Amino acid sequence: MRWTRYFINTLREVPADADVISQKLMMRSGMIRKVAAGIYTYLPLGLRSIKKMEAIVREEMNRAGAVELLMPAIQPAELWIESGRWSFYGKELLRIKDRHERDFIFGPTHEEVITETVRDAISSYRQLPVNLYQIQTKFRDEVRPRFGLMRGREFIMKDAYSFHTSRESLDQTYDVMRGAYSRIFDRCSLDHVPVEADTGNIGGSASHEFMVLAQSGEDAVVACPSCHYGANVEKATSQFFREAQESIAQQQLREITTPGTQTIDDVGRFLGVPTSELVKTLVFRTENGTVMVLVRGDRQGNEVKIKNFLGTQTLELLPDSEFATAVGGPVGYCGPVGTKAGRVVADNSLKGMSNWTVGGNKVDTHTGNANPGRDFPEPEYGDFTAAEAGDPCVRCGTPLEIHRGIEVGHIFKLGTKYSKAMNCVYLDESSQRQPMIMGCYGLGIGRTVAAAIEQSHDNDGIIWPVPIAPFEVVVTVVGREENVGSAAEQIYAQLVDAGIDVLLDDRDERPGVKFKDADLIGFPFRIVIGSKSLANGNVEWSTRRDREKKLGEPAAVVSTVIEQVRAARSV
RNA sequence: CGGGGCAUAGCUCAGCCUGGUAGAGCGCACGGUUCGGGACCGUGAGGUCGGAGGUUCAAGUCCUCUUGCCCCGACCA
Repeated sequence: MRWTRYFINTLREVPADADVISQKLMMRSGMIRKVAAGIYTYLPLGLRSIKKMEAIVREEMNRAGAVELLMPAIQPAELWIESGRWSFYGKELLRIKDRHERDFIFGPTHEEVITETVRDAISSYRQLPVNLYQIQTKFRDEVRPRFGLMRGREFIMKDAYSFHTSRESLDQTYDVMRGAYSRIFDRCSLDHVPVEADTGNIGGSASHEFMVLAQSGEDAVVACPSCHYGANVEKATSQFFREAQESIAQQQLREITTPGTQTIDDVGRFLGVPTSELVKTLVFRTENGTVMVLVRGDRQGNEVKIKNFLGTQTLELLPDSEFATAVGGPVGYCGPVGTKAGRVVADNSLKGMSNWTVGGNKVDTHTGNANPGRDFPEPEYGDFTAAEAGDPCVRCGTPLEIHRGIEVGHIFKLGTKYSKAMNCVYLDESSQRQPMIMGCYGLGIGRTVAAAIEQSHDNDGIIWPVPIAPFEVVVTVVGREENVGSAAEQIYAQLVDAGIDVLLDDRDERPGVKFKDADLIGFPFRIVIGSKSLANGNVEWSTRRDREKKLGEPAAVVSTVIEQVRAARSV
């Protein structure tokens, strides 16, 4: 491809609404263009990377035994009513009506359609398992789209769904898919880590997220440097609390006046004790009433863990205005002693601790030496706090690390949630109807490409991993002399013949402009044909990563570059 | 959904407080000088100032409403 006949518009200035590096670089290099909030055009350059990413995913899915199909982007409401998610999914689900006023949705995911498809096609255990995937444009009406392709509303996703007659069969496919995911991200040279994750609204028994480690990641992941335990902080458990705490003699309950101490830090400062020796009270509203959650003062409550423990559909912090009636204590001074809250639970870190300092359910008052079982009913204990860096690993005790990560893939063991709701059954060996056991496997195509940029760039632009670079090589013409042009054409033709994705920069531009553009777009290899070196029979080549210029005869440079591109394709 | 901000040329922005001829840089076109890391000089094209209504002799500027976009938070396969 020749630059002058291609469609590239690079920007010298950073578009005002770009907020992460990958988005800035993709917009500046002319890969994407924003059309509306969270909605982008993939320009030719961007589309090439997307297509390469898709090709890698296809190869690995096929290798893993998955079979490709393509489901509609628009789905009828009936399917979602049947699964129960029509009323449950909320505003993120883009609902639309056709000319007959019939309800449809723009699919954010395809469990319903695939379940219906398999339900109709498969009736016997002999036909299972199956594993079907598609690469489809999806739409989720995110409240706040941002970060370009990393969190768009319209986005391209690979999603796969597997159907089984047994847990063992599901486990097997799950492991194969997990391996396929690792291969995919390895092939893109992405520094990634699979972590245990919460299953969220999708439901199911087990789940892993594939996180690409990057500063700008929206998720925090906990990783153990020695035993490879990894988990989303929403899921991660640690054992930070003191084990077998020595039991200290229970002392007499007392009221402490603590004026103007609404936060736990205030209380600690006022009393002159570390916050780890205080008890923090969080109050939530759920569909089953008010719940009081007690955690150690220096710890953050984790709503996902709390919600999972309580088994409720909704969980939100109680509005200040409802404290008086629902809890019986003012904001900032709530505590378990004599509370009106229906249910009180406490974090494991408080188990065995005596003489708690808690809110006194009265303005400017705390209660000291409160003891569960004596001064208030013994609470239920559970894991309600987020793991923190330095906490001992739950498996091996090594201090945990916390990293930022971009969720590029998420796989679930769904179980029978959808097959039961939608009557997706088969007949087993004894002619019994059984719900199929399902797994589902998502992978964000655009997000993965963006993640690659987040992880691999410098001040001048993108540094593409070869497998997803829009072009592998740029041939830069420097100088107008006849022989320079013809030498470049020759080299270009040789690379094309060798099946290399090469762009010939044949623009009538100054060298500086061409070099800046090449760095910005991030071609992994660059060959420069300039009049000076050509006079000595040489051309120059370099990689984007180190930009070290090397001279050589044209034929030798061409064969070296071809060799290196081929080697880099199959990392 | 709460709080805040922005909307003027293809892009980045000034002008608004204090109403009176629509601006700059980049990009683009043309001419010239340049030509190995985003050159320089000259000329030029390009704008319903997001939209609607109002105040006024006069509105990019003041007021009201509205739409879009961005940020913080909450939310989130």
